[in-house]
Amino acid sequence: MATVTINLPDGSKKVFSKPATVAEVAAAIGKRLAADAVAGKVDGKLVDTFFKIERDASLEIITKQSKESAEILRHSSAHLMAQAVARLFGPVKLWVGPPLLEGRYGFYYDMDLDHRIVPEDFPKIEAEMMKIAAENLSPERFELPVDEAVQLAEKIGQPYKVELIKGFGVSTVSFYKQGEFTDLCEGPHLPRTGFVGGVKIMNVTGAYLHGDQSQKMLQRVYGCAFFSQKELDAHLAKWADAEKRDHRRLGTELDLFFFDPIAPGHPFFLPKGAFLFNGLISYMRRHYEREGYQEVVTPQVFLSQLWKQSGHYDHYKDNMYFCKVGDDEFGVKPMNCPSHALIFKSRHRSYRELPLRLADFGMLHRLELSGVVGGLTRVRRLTQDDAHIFCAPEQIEDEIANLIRLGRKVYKTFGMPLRAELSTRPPQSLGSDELWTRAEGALQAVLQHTGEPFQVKKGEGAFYGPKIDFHAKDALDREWQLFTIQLDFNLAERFDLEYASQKGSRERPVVIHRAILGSIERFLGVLIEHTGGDFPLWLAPIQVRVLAVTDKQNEYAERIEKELRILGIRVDRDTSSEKIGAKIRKATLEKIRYMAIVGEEEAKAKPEVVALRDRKNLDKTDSEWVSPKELAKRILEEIPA
RNA sequence: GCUGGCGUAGCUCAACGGCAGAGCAGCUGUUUUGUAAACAGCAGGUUGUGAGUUCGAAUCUCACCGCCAGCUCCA
Repeated sequence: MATVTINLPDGSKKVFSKPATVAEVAAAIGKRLAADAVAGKVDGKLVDTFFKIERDASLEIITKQSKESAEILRHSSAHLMAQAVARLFGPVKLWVGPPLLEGRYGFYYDMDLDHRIVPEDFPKIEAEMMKIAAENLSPERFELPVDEAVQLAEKIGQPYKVELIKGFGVSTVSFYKQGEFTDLCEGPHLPRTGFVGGVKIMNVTGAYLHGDQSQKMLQRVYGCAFFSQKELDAHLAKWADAEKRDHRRLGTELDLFFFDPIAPGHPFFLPKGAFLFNGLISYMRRHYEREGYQEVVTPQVFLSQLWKQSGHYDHYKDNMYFCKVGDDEFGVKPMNCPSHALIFKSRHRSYRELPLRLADFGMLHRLELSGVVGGLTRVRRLTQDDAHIFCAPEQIEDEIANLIRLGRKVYKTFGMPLRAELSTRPPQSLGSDELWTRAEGALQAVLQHTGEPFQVKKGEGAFYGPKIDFHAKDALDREWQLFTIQLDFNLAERFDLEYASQKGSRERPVVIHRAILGSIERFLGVLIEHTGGDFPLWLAPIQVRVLAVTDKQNEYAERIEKELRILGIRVDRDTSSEKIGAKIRKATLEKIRYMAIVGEEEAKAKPEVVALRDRKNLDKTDSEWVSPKELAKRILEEIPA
């Protein structure tokens, strides 16, 4: 038998006289590695530690520390949970149980069982899972041809697995068996159940089979698992912290906004929330001035005829608000594009005007399903930082490049990294092959040119054009889809938009829909959670609070407040009859950045000063004396251009 | 829209078939305070809405509305 040469990631090689398992290779490298190995990656494919490498290959040992180990741990934990549930509550019919790599849950398993799982069951399930972990079972893998696999699944009472097997369209499938529990699975799995060191069952909800509400509802049990209890505790602490940053909670605590059942999905912005809302719009406007956008203001309500022409009446009617006045039916706008098409069409357009960039902060109404509205992230009344760029096909590339540059600049200001996804032509689409090829090529070329990695989502584009979606990562590593660029070959067609080319011929423009923050409401919700309510100074509704130590300084405090306000600072004051400690506590809870404390000493000083307390610098015990002018200067210097 | 859970004072929660209560916030008074909570008093409610069961309902039943967790959707 020929030897087997294993290439390791560090460039070294191990030669074996006969096929070796991943575990054997790990053992040959070192004891520690062998103990820590949870899986292997053979020629880029994840396999179990007992996988036998038959021929020359590259191998990476996946340990507890490897990025890939989380997926394996979580997947194995889903099996562990199913086994525990089967032990506790009798026969369980299983559907699917995938690992989840983002968010607070680590995995779920969809199951069908007679017992209805309630939160009181969670500790029991956790205990049973840890019992199985303590049994330290080693999963065995075996493969069966489809017909035998179906027989086995039927024998072990797993009708949903029969359906899965038949749906795969392959000739053989694999199973894993640990103790009394056998499950259809591709793997890989942890070498032993003992690798699971800490588990938490977190939630149980209903989930329809095939996501179809006419079908049976299964119980979806969510949990998370770690190699150690310590990591589990850290994870739970992190998400407990996330709850404190929930924008709905901070919205109430910081007096930013509220909701009333009288208008579900329609936020009421309080003065401070409205300040943030308008601040974000002003921030985008400042960019627009430099980027050659022209802002327009457009109607709210249109005769349904417009929506018939735009196609919304056929495709989006269920999400629109309509009203009847006399014999006429009107629809409230859910999008700005038709208005902008009408503006383009309002007179003859020349190639000299292109690219024509029309920005619009108009308010949009979308009748979202009652089950999906929630907080600021999904509202029924929204304002996008919307714009439509009408351009010639050969201008697409430049426009997209500019947009990406602008978008990156904006997100850098907020400290959120971006990740791009390019969605290409779906099976059902509108527009010529030539146009699609050209547009997709342009988008791809621009993305490549920026040099940053991007994923291609094949066939996920809109029917009217390809798009680039950006995912922004917040301070808790959660991703949000906010910034989007969509090409549209349909709008110009439907509204018969044309411009006169240099040669005098009539040409169709291409339309680019784009929103950088997305919707202001949603972005604000995300920003509240990203910052925990501690907004960047340039956007904070209150930048300074003047605190009087005693009533005797109230007048002085008022004078300082006025002076700061004249210097362009957003300032208020606390001249209540509380002790200074209480005022500081109040300002701290309101997350006000600068506290300008004025007592007897400050009031006596010439020229006038305040004792400054900076929340960014809380360790500093002795507060520093600064003049109002100096304070204002510092604040204004901190504001980005 | 579907499934499940939950709606008590502005906020956080208690009372769980028998007189609706506390803390914080608010108001009034006292206190004049030096770096994260001074003290006292007052006020605050048709217990989401509407029916029903009961001698009696915040509590049990039903319907509706809203919120939350998911599913689905997200031109």
